[in-house]
Amino acid sequence: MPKSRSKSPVRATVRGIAEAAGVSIGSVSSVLNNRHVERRISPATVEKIRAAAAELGYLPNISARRLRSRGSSKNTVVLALITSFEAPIPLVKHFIAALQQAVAAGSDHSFSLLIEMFPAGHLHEMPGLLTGDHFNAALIMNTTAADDAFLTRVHLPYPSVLVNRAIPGYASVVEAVTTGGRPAEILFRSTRRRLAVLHGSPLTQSTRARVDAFMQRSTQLTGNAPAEIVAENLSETAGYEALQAFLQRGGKCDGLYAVSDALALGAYRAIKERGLTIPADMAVMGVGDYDIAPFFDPPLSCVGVSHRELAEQASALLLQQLARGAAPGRTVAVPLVEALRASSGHP
Amino acid sequence: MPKSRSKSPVRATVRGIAEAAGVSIGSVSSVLNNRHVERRISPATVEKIRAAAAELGYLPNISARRLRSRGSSKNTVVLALITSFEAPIPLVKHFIAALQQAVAAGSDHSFSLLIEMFPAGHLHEMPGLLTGDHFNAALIMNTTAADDAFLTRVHLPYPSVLVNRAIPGYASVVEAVTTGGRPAEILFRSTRRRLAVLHGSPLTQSTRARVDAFMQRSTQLTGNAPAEIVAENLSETAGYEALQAFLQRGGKCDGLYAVSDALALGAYRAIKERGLTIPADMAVMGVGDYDIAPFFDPPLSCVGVSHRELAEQASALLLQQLARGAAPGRTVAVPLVEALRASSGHP
DNA sequence: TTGAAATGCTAAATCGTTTTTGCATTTATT
DNA sequence: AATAAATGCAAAAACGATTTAGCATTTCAA
Repeated sequence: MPKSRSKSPVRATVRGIAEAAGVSIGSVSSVLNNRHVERRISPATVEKIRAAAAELGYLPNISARRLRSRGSSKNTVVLALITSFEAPIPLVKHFIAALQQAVAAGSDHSFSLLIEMFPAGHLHEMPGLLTGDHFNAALIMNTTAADDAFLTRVHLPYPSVLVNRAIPGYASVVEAVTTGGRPAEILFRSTRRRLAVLHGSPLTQSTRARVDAFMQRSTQLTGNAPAEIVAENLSETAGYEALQAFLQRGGKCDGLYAVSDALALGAYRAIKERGLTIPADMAVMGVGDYDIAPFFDPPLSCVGVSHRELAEQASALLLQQLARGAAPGRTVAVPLVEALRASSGHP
Repeated sequence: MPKSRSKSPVRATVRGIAEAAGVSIGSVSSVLNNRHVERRISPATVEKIRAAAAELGYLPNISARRLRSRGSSKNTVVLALITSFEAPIPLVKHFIAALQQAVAAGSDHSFSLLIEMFPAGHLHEMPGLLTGDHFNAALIMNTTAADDAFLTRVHLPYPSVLVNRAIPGYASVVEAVTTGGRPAEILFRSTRRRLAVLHGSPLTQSTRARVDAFMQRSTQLTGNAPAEIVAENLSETAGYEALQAFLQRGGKCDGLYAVSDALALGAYRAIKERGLTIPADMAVMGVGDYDIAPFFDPPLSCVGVSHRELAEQASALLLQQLARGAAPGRTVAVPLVEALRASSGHP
């Protein structure tokens, strides 16, 4: 049984309805906007038009409406938040909030916020990305190496800001390069000597940088390269399974650096199930400023950028470009915040 | 010092640039789209036009572009996700995913997803809400009682679906009414007799229903009304402080129902700090299907709807309305999922 | 019966953009 | 020197909608 095509390939317009109902375009518009009383359209005509609209499955063309509309709607600047489906969404929340706030504060125009998501690695298939048909400016995040390579090749014909990755020619906001170094130092100062890092696969540019910095600084301090524990993805379960496997195969470590809060939470469970104590047997460091970190048992120490700060800087950079017209290609490094808690032996 | 007006109140258009540069509109468009080579515009003219565009701070009008564009972009259906700023964003993620997926699967048209956020209680101030100028259909969630009252009064001239609240005349997706009753039964069967419920303030329609159902069923089973512990908001900290205060003032309870995962996490800390054990001294039940619940220490038992399911049903309902043209005003109840874990004395 | 008012609709202008067509010039070819 | 080709740009059409102005026709009032 062939699936019935519910809609004809060509979308109904006021004109189509007008022809179907045998009236003028203006009458159709009046009825469809419930202006038929003040426009003095007869009940019979109203009925004809409504029937035709329903029959054709009419949906107004939003672009045409906005173009024609008088108010601020016509002059709307469209901002896009472009992220892969695999994104840590808690971060997206901050960007939405920051953009809305920045926009509300600073401008005569009205803004719309568009969310565009793409499967990781397939950024290049996103319609409108290269033409600028869909938005006036974009915040791009959570791209993979393949996406970054694509961005390196092309030029986006509108202001854009990259989050947590730097590519020549683009403005970007990144976390300060030392993110991975600090946890190594903190663990070392807490008298840990056998360090390990837990991360997901595949690594994003910024996570790679964190891991590399941790490895390097650890080696420098302890004289040994830390163990690298790779989880399947960034979920709690993946973190749990990866650390469990590590411990079961006799892996030893007394200081762990987990590159996301979810991984850290999974690690906690694996550590406790093994009968080990945090931080006595194993100290744990996390990343970022997630709300739940202080409520881990024991509370999780973290080093990382404030998500709010990251989002605010990115939004500000985007709006600057929008205002100036020019694309400065500037990279802003957001400084680190340290929260030392019980998981690393602090009070 | 008066703040300088960075932009003139009227936005630059191709026409304005054409006048400023002393050329035709077509030439301006050609240059601005980097078509000047194939369109044989002389370098001198290109320069003039670029200068004028920069001078005027030109930003293309996206609506006009999309309207004119040949491809699928013209026929884009615009879907809006309308939520208050105070929303639990993890939920929003599911809606974005579900909408994108539903849309990708079922349709000849292309879709854009707009995010519109409003301060709780101020839905009525949202531009375009009543005119349908901005989108073809909307998913509305996280409204307050004031917003719901507003929605009751007005009629939205486009398909819409309400999430977790039912209002006559609107299609909506809600969790099955028994959400609050089940935790009461589970705690009772786990031999708990002094029950309590922890929730935030103000209550949304759906949370109110959960709390009421819990109170009623608890009273029925134990013969006593459970204690009602009210947190300032829905954060971990608020949950912690509320439960800490309750325990400090001598509140007694051996079975707690926390209406969000964040509140439960805060409660955990308060309980442990008090020297009590979960579930021996106090069993805890949570709500929903948050990823982190199994990784609580001890793992948190939950009763609630799957967020994914809720989002999928809502998206499906919206697309149905979009396809049929008619607004059925149907309410879909999403069934419950139970996850019984150690926090309620289960394995 | 005649002018005025009300009724019911159509035609055309408009929003900002892109693209097609075509008209003058200038340059190149024989 | 005459014709052909290339160059540089302007004018106009089109996208889909809303709104204004106005034209017939009918109804009403005196």
